Formats: sequence, structure tokens, C-alpha cells
Amino acid sequence: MFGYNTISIDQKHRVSIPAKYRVDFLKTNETEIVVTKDPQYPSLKLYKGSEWKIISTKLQSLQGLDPVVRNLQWTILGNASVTDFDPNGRMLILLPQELRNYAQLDNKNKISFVGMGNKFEIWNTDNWNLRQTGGTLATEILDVVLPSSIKEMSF
Amino acid sequence: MFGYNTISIDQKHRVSIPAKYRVDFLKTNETEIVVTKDPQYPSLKLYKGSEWKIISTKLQSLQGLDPVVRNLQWTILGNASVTDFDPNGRMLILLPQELRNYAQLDNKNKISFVGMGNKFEIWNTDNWNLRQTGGTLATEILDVVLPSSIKEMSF
DNA sequence: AAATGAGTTGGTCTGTAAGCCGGATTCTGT
DNA sequence: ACAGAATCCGGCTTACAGACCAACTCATTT
Repeated sequence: MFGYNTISIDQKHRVSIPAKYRVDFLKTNETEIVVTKDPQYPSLKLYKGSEWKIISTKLQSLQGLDPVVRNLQWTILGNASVTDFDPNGRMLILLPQELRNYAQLDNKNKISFVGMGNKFEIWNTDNWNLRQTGGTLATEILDVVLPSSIKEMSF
Repeated sequence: MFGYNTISIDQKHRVSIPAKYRVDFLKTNETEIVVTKDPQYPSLKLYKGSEWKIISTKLQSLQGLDPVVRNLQWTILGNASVTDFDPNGRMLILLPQELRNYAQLDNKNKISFVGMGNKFEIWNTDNWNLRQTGGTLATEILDVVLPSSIKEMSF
């Protein structure tokens, strides 16, 4: 599913996934959704359960003594938050503190939800233009240092 | 199981494993958990009993003439602390002094618990934040010195 | 304008983390 | 060797976060 939406976080830090995406999830018999950090930008990534299985398995299989690899594993695996779908169709997910910090979502009540096919992103609306301009310094460094085995992977 | 949690150590140096991870352990019929030093960073690693069997076997099989290898064996095997699960479901593990020292957990009451799938890590929260923002020189050096037979192993 | 469906908020309730307390065991000093 | 002290360990209790349930409001469509 594609598209840009503005959705809201309530005081309990809950976010409800827009209905049109939900339909897409149900079509493919997904039962869970996973939220984690985007390693490149101050934003969050949402994966369908099935997508997540692939990605996390790949990442775990990478050998862990390389500091760059470990860093990636920490960021992506170490911050993942798995949520099952609401039985009555609704889809409310709770964003953990650490993730809210990372994506700078605190003290906000409106955030950006971006559909990218299999993957979805959650942004602080103010940061969204980072995507356009090229991101943080960390991104550039990461890009240079990253082993090609990882560069080829899709997050 | 994945995710980042802040948990507390009590005055008796006990740590209780968050429930969602516990569930995961029970699902795979694990009966014990092993805590040991992380050879690279001032932090601790938790393994499921089954995972630990594999890792320790691998490590023992390495020939001990290389001083780097012996060092690794000492750090990982020599400090392992095995704990059985609480029969009534609770999962309180006691962190031995040596391990607390190593991970710089004394005089702290909050620590970081990081789930990485099969493995789990325990960090002094202050150090964890450092890891996120950058690396230490020691890590890079370790990476150069390490024989490739070890680099290929995953801890 | 009414009805249906989606988004949002609020309340309740359960499971759990963490503190507390008391008994046991080890350690120390005389 | 014995008594007192200090540390260790298990059970119990409680405050609170998160899951669940439900209602209300807003929007959209016919």
C-alpha cells in the first residue's frame, strides 16, 4: 500500500493504523506488525510479520563480531516491538518510549504515516523533509563503512 | 524475542526477565538461561540453554594455543552463570559480582535489557547510550586482531 | 439528513515489576 | 569455638503500565 497520511498519537502513545492499510494486511493473512528504528533516519519502520521474519533472520545470521554489523543488529533487532492485531479488526499499536525518542515524536499529536508497499514509515512531520534532502551525517558514514553484504539487504 | 527495555536491579543484585521474553522461553521448552561476559563490550550476554550448548561446544573445540583464543575462552566460558527458571513462572536471575563489575552495573538500579532474537544483552544504560552514538577504539582494534576462525563465530 | 464506518478517547482490569520483610546461611572477630 | 553481624535468598504485597473493551464523535456516502 502506498501513500502519505497524517495520523495522531494519543496521550497513551497509541497509534491506529489507517483502515485502508489494514485491509491490505488482512488480505495477506498477516497476524502481527513490527515497529523498529530506521537505521538511517530519525524515523520508524513498520513491517508485516512475514516481512519481519525474513529481515530479522537475515540480520541474525550475520556474524556478530564486526562492530558495524553489531550496531545494525542493535538498532534494528534490539528495538523491535511486536504487536498482534486487535481481534475486532482495529489495529492500535503502542510506540515504546525508546522509539518515540528516536523519531522525535514526543509532545506531538500528529505524525506522518507513509506507505511504501510492503513497508511503512512513521515520521515526525517536521523531519520528513530530511528524507528529501539526504539525511544525517551518520547516514553518509554508515553508507561508506557498510560491508556490501549489508548494503545489498533491504530494510 | 526482540526489543529494548529498562529494568531494575534490586539491592540484592537480582534482575527479573521481562514477561514477554519469558513467554518466548517457555514456548521453546527452555529450562535454563546462561549469563556471561560479552567479549567485546562492557556488557553481558544472556543465552537460552540450548543456544549456550552450541556456543560453548564451538568455543571449547577451538585449539587453545593462540593467546587470543584462550582469552576468549576464559572470558566467555569461565564466567558463565547458569540459572534454572523459577518453578512458579518467575524468572529472577542473580548477577554475580564479577559480571556486575565487568558490565559496570554496581550502584545502578536501572539497566538496559536488549532482545536480539536468540540472544539478549544487559547493559549499563549509560554505556548503552554511548554505543548507540558511536564506537570505542578498542572495538576496532579487537576486530583487527581477531583470527578469522573466531570472527566467523557468532556470540 | 441519516446511516455506516473509521478514528479517537476514556475507563477498567489484569499481570507484572519491584520493593519489602523475615528467615537462613555465611562470615568475622574475639 | 561461639556469638554477633552482615550478607544472601525466597516469599509476599502493592502500585502501575499496558491490554482490552466500549462508547462517542467525526467524516463520508448515498
